[in-house]
Amino acid sequence: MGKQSIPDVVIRRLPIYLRVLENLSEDFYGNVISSFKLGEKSGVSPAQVRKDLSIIGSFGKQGLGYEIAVLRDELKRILNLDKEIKVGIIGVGNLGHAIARYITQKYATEKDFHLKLVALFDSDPEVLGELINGVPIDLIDTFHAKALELGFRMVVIAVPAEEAQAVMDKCAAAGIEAVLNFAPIHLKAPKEIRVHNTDLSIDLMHLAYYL
Amino acid sequence: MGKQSIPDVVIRRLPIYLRVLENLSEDFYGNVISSFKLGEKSGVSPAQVRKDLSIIGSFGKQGLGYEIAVLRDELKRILNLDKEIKVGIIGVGNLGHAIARYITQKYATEKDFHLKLVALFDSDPEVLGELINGVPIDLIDTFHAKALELGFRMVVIAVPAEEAQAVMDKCAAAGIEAVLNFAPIHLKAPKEIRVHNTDLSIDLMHLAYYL
DNA sequence: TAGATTGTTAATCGATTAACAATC
DNA sequence: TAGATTGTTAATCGATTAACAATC
Repeated sequence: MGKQSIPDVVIRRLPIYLRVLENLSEDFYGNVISSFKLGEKSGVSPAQVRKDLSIIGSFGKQGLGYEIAVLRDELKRILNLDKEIKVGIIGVGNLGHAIARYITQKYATEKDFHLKLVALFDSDPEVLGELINGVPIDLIDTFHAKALELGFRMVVIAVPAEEAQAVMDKCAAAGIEAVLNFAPIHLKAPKEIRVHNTDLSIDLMHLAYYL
Repeated sequence: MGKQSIPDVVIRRLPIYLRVLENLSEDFYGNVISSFKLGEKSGVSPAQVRKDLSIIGSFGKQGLGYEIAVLRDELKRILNLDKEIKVGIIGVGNLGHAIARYITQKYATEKDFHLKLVALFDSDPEVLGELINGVPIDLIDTFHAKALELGFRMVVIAVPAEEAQAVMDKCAAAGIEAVLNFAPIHLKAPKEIRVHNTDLSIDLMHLAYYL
């Protein structure tokens, strides 16, 4: 039950399994999928799939596999995706813009996508009030008030490296619980906040090694 | 010397160390940095830093730390970033656009950023010839020829999931060696190609668990 | 010299894989 | 029933951490 009972490496694979299940055509043979098939479509070994699913406690059927609908609902429940999740984005440059459009488009077109963009923030007064797919850009100064008002607990940081720590501090003060950081810097955060990082430059440099 | 002598988990941290070193102000005390300081700024333990750096064979100085300039050059050399790396992007939607601008801007403003965007591809004839920061969009049909002509070996895939496998197959046929895949699907690729995946939805769903 | 910090070895910890009894 | 596939345990593999002698 406690968060620490499921290792993070396992949690990280659950959305991948979920993605595969949601992309399965409705008329998938028998509405059941084996660890072999699920693993193949996920890029994970069958043993790994079974181990992961046994850790979260789902039940497959010996000789058959996992019921797709059951497994999908179970994965959603564990990942908190059975309810709507509100998200704010801080920083509306190239990347912030693209992320904003990505999330709103997905929300509009996929009925099972439960992440909803509810707020955008930038430090530039020039863009204040501008709409991205219907969501207005607010000044970063209003962040704390807006976070409480709208009730979002997840934030995407897409500001330049120099501003990122100050933004993270605002998030901490406003009680944000989860942050996806695109700024190319390691951010200090109170341990109550879960921070994941993603950095295009680092991904590219990492790949460059294999050329 | 062989690629397999350095574990991938270590390789993945090297760009992070490099990023820290490049952000260090010129007048950093004594031009030397300890594993403690480097670890703190990288989000990695000092022991891990020393282990990683000893694996790649860099030499620090006991009692002092690592010479910043020496370590930086060494990291660049190992990551192949001592020479220019040409990159192509396939798929110029929201995300592809943002990535294209990100790479070209960084290339233009940071003298030490050696990744150069040389080609853009899309399947939509409407956008053919359009320029993004000076780089023209080509039709995907010309991919093979352009890859050979321009000589890029690294590709970013930013097309919809449905088209991604076909695009990967084209990459394989054209001798591409490294792929950063943003499409939300697991791609099959010959083992000669190194594929890394990054998926915004999956990152967000992963984080949602911690709400 | 005294203090600091590396490089490395050994210990610990955790994740993946293999194997197979249980059972649908 | 026979064939298939799960769930789980044990074995293996790999990564991180701790500790400290070497030495700048």
